[in-house]
Amino acid sequence: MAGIHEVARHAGVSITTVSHVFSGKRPVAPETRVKVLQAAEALEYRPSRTARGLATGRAMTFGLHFPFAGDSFVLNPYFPALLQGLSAAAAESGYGFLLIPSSQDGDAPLDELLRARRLDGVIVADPESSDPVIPTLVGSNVPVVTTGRFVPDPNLPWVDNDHGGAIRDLFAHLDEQGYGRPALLSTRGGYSYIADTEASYTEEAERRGMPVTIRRPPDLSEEQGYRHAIRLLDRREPPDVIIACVDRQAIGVLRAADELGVRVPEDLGVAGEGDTVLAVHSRPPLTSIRVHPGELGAAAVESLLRLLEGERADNRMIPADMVARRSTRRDARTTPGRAARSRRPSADRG
Amino acid sequence: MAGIHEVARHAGVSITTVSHVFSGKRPVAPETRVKVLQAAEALEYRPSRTARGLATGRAMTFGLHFPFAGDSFVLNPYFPALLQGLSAAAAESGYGFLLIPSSQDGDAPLDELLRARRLDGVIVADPESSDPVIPTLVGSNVPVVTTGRFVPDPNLPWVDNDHGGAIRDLFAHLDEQGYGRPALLSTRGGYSYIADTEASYTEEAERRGMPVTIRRPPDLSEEQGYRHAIRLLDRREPPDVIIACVDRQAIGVLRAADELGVRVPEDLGVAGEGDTVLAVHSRPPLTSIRVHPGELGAAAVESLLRLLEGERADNRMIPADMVARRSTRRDARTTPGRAARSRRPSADRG
DNA sequence: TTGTATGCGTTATCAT
DNA sequence: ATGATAACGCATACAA
Repeated sequence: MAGIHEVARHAGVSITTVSHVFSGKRPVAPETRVKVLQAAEALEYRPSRTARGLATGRAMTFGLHFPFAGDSFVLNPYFPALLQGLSAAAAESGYGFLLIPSSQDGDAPLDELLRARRLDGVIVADPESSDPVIPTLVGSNVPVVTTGRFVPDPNLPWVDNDHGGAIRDLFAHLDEQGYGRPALLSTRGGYSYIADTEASYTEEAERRGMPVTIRRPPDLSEEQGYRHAIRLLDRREPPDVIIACVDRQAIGVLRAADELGVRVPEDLGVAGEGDTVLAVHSRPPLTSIRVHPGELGAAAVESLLRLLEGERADNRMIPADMVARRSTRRDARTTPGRAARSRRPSADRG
Repeated sequence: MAGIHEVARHAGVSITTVSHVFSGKRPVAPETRVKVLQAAEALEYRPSRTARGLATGRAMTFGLHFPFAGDSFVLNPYFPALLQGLSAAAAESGYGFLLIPSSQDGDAPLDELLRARRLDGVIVADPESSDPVIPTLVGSNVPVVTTGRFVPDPNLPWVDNDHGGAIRDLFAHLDEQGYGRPALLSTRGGYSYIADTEASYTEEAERRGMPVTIRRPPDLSEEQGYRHAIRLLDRREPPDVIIACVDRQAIGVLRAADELGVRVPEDLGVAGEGDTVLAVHSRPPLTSIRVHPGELGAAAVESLLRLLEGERADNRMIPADMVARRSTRRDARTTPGRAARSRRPSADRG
């Protein structure tokens, strides 16, 4: 592997200049810059992360905390995708990472990592309100960014999926399709995405003068979706749409409708969240909200890097897309009614 | 953070000696050794991994490849646990890691990581026979260890769960409970654990003069378990036990039995694999095979480290335990019939 | 069995 | 806008 010295020699400049071309920490004359870049390209130069770490006193490692405890990770493709996105973004900026075990296994591993300064920062994925890892982290002064907001402390730096916006798009679509009595299936637990979805649902329904019906099963399983759908459809004035917080739940709703002889989408619209394979392959295909875990991961890393530089993090919302499929399409249009909102992330400093 | 110099001064030795106490790369007199250790303890010394990496030319990073592509990761708690185990073991030996995206996303990220020498070694979790990542890896001369064997190349270093042993224990138990017609539900695809389970099942059944019945649904879903169980139980001579390769599949079998009015465990024994929450909470509780993904991860890291030292890896089998629960217990014993085999890993050099 | 001295590839400090 | 040089914390060849 070529080092900074060879690049410097090749470009006819000092190693200092080469260093600054790659770190961007001080201005370099445009011509010098291209000379260096060309030399680096020719020599296939890559800055060494260990050397950089040694010089800067950084471990070049992030901690990642996932909600392993429940079955949420296990049964939602969102998390592997997020993990993948985080890893890719970390790799790109020269970092590696380590997983922080959920604290039910004891805090020992985390404490040790913290004391040994093995972690430059930590990303916590979709923290539950009661997660004890966050206080530990904050107490030790490690930079922390969460994906999804930490409800008990809104001041923690975060990046998030714009569920609220997607729900608004969904309501516009449902309205257009002539639905008027939407019910929401969410769950318990203090996840911000649940709170956002409920808030946005309530606001949209009220704004349109529709009844507000929220059911909160203990978990997001298909089974619970099935059970609650059965009950909802058995009421005197049943909903004409059931929105689930997760595709898996929505699949349960479809099964319930099928068993009761309720036609989808004619008698009942069904929408999920996540836009997983489940949505694509269900019968009928499921209207769902597509989130972008990869982008979210990249945003989280970016935010964390900013924190490491001593700058203030800017919280970002990653747009989510409503994907209308047959399960809410009473008309026979073939063009998917994708949301036309800008995909440009909105900024929200704080 | 205290450095090697301070420890050396504190212990009255040279930094060389301190270094060797921690690396174990050359003998140190016992008394010297304890002096150093005490000093290190007092100063809360931790060797710096970046410094070590810089000096040795290592990236101090492992690559991890998981079968994200299918839904296997998504729907099996085994993988998060394995990931956690791998991370913990890596952390302990001073390493961090990076995820290697499945190659359907293009090989670009992996190639770049390889060229930049960002990875000291790679662990591939349960590779399918057709996984193109392995050839890429082997071609680039990175040390590789797989969890579960890579069927096309048995010479790749591996660590594995001893499914075969657990199946033998299961048969002993089933025999004891008077079952005589066990069927196996596995799946397609070239996973070594499927091959092992099928081989061990066939061997045990034949040895006991029992009929051999294997069904291979396209995937390991509950739905497939349900469907195939319905068909199996509808035959003229239905099995009196159905063994599934995954708890989730077994849950489908239970549902089928319930619908058909087949009593479990009286008319039909049901066994799963994984010993997940599904097994514990199903009705009746499910006999299952408990594997130890944490230990497996630790073994994989250990093996990879050995490879990095230039030694030859020794492939290891991690024992798996058969946990007998109500779903195969015709008697009313309350003591769990846990396998009494030694938990000591067996070695198999090669 | 132990110590001395050099090097690993960067960043940062202080000059120019 | 650019350079010379000293850390950074450890491993190791070589010496004793």
